[in-house]
Amino acid sequence: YGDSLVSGMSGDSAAVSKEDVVAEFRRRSLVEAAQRVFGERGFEQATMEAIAEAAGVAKGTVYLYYPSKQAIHDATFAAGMADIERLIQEHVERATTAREAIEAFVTARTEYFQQHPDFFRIYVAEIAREVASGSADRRTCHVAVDRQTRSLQTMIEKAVAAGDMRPVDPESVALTVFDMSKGLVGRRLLIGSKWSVERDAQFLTDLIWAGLAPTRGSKR
Amino acid sequence: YGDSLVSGMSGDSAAVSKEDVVAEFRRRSLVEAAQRVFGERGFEQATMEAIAEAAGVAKGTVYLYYPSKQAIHDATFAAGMADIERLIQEHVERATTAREAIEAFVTARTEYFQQHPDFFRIYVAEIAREVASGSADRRTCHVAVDRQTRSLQTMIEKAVAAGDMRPVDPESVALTVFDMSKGLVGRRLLIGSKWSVERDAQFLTDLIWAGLAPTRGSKR
Amino acid sequence: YGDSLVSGMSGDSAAVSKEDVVAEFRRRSLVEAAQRVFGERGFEQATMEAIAEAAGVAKGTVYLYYPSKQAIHDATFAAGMADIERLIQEHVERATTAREAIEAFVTARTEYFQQHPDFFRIYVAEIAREVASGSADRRTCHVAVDRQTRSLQTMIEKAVAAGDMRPVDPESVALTVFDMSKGLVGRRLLIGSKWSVERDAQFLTDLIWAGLAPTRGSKR
Amino acid sequence: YGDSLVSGMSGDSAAVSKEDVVAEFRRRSLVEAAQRVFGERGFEQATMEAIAEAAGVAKGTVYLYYPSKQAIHDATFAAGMADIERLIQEHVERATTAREAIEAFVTARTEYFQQHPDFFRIYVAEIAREVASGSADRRTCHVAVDRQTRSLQTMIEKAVAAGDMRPVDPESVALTVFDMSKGLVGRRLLIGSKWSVERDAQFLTDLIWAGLAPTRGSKR
DNA sequence: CATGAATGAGTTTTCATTCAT
DNA sequence: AATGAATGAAAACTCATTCAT
Repeated sequence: YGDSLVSGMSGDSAAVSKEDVVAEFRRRSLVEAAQRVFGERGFEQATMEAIAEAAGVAKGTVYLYYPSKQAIHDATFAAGMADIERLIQEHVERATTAREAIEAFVTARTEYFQQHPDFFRIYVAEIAREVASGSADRRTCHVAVDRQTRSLQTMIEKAVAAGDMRPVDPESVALTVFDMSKGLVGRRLLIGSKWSVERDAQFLTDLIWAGLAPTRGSKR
Repeated sequence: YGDSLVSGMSGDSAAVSKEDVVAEFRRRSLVEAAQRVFGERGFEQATMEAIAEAAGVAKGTVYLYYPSKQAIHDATFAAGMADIERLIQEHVERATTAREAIEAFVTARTEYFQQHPDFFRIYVAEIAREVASGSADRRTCHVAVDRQTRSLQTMIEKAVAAGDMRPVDPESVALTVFDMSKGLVGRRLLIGSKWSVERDAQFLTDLIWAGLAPTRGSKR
Repeated sequence: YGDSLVSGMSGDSAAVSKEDVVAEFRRRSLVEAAQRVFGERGFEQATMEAIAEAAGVAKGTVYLYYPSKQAIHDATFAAGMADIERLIQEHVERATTAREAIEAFVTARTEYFQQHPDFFRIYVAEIAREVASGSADRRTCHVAVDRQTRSLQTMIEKAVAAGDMRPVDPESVALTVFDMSKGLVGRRLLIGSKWSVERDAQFLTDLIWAGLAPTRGSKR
Repeated sequence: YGDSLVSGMSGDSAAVSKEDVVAEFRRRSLVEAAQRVFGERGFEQATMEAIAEAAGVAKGTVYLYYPSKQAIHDATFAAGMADIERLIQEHVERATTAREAIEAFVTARTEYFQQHPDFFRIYVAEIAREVASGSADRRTCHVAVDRQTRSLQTMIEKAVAAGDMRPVDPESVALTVFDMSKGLVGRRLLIGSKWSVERDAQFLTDLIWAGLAPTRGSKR
């Protein structure tokens, strides 16, 4: 009935001490604070002082949990990425058709970013930074993109094989949908939109699906 | 009189003195140098020293032409934006059908960015920065995007009106194509691609066009 | 009466409670740990954290026994000084002639330092520090040097009086022997030596003694 | 008749521009200021701020001439070492007998240190630091000591060969004289002395010479 | 007593900007 | 106009010291 709630006495092994809980709480607070600050000011303009203040602790405390500004930025970025990957995964796996998968993918990304604009800014800035550093961890980026698009790509592959979709390159499609959803959110944050998020997302889904639908009569 | 290109009388007004020419040359050199430096290091990591050196002048000289680091960055950004706007304009206006317009738009943006990766980095970083600053010059961004998509949007409007295209929202389509081309270049710079630029651009055009083509028999 | 070593009544005064023993043990551990850490890193680079870890206690614990970093450093320095003073005292007092006294003095200092290089480093650094602080506790230093050289000086005085030695200034001689032994160890630690410690110490003794021996025939 | 004074017009080559002069002046001022500050507070307690202030410039200016605190410290140390090496060289080379050489050596070192107590403090602290760092540039130290004692050692070798001195190990003697002179100054700075520098230096010379003089009748 | 998380003063270093030459 | 030496504000990071548990 919820292990953490029953407990009784805290056994020595596998126990989650109060220190661990406090430490975990701190790390979470710090990442949240960092997300706000990095989101608002960008990596360079963000100061450890500001992050500390946003988290309600002193400057030195941040260093007890993250060894450097870069480290807390990385943690913040990684946390958001993990979140969105999980969300996409869940949404897309629930889909039964390719159209549903695309819709789920677009919706998941769009809404997550829309609801976490700070993380979106961090995300975009990190992309910009990595684009700039010619020698970037291409591997890291590739993997990150791959993790997000894999499930979608798989659905598209199946749809193409089943003839439910024109014979397109699944990877290109998945990546394009990936780009479009990012572009949509960016544009909405930057210059706004006359439509609601849902409507904009729906537009993308419709457009892409219309472009992918099997040529009439091509199936069978 | 000598240097003056505009001729007529060497009056104060329309005359182009040697000083003006030198000044113009300096400004151009500086912006080109700045584009390289900002492109390679990003705004914060770029130093005035590096820009001056890249332009072959002393640090103080930069300040004779641009009052601040931000100013030369803005000029660099503006110069690139003007370039790409002109290019898009030219390409799209040459098109006679909506499909050609889309193709021209995608090709123009993709190739320009591909050929000017330094500017692309500046562009992306600037977007990131503006997304971050809640109080951004929404106006500026809106106008910039608008200038690029206007011609395309007009073509689409006509196509829709003529029934050469499904009855979609022309603005949404134009903006989506806009997003896709940026996304494509970004992705290519970040994680590469197994296809050539031309092929990737063609893919986008095909996909979007397939999604926009009029429902068979809908025309007339 | 249990832990009490001094016995008598377990009154407040002369009694040694278990707490006292533990406290004494802690203080000793801490000073030993501090000697290692200060010796290896120097005062400024040494951290309370490192000292605590070396002593096997938590950082805060150090403050239960010593009120500040300076305090534990002083205690460490004082402990080493007391050690070497006692050692010199013992050696020199055992000597019956001035030559033996010099030999004992040189040997005692040289070997103690050689066997406690960490303390030697602390010693040298402390000298450097005190030389630097113009307002230093001249008194403290004077006393420390004095305590070490007193017995030697006394022996030399007697020797001079007895005509077993040239009529030199005993204090100058004692201080010079003092300097030489420090210099020898420092040089050995810094750049090594082609001889053994014993041989190097013997060389000093011989040299100084040769310089002090009474003019032949001067006695009586 | 003093090239730098005649000059006339400043030719292009080999010319010493005004900038060079100013730069050289700055470097000298900075090293002098640094010598004072490092001498008074030691390396760690010295701040760049204090050095800058002592040199009458702003903090950033120091970095135009020396890239780091360590760098200016090294320069300061090296400058002093070069000075004293030159001085010793000059004094000792002027000597014609071993006794004169020893006297010159002791006097040169003693007086230089006595007149430059700040450098002496830096010197001692540097020794302390290098003794502490087990992995120190033994080579550097060895070379530094060697450069100072070489000329003296050579004189002693000759004296021994000529029978003007007991058959002692010249290196050990030279190093011992080296240690003694340092010890003397250190002691004087630390606890003072009842004699004048000259008298103390003379005492050392006499003592060491007495210890080295050839055994009566040993020559021939 | 012992602990170690939290604090924040203090230091080095960078670099946009100024200004005398 | 051009220069580049000088400036000093700002920021990351360290660590002695405190104090609630």
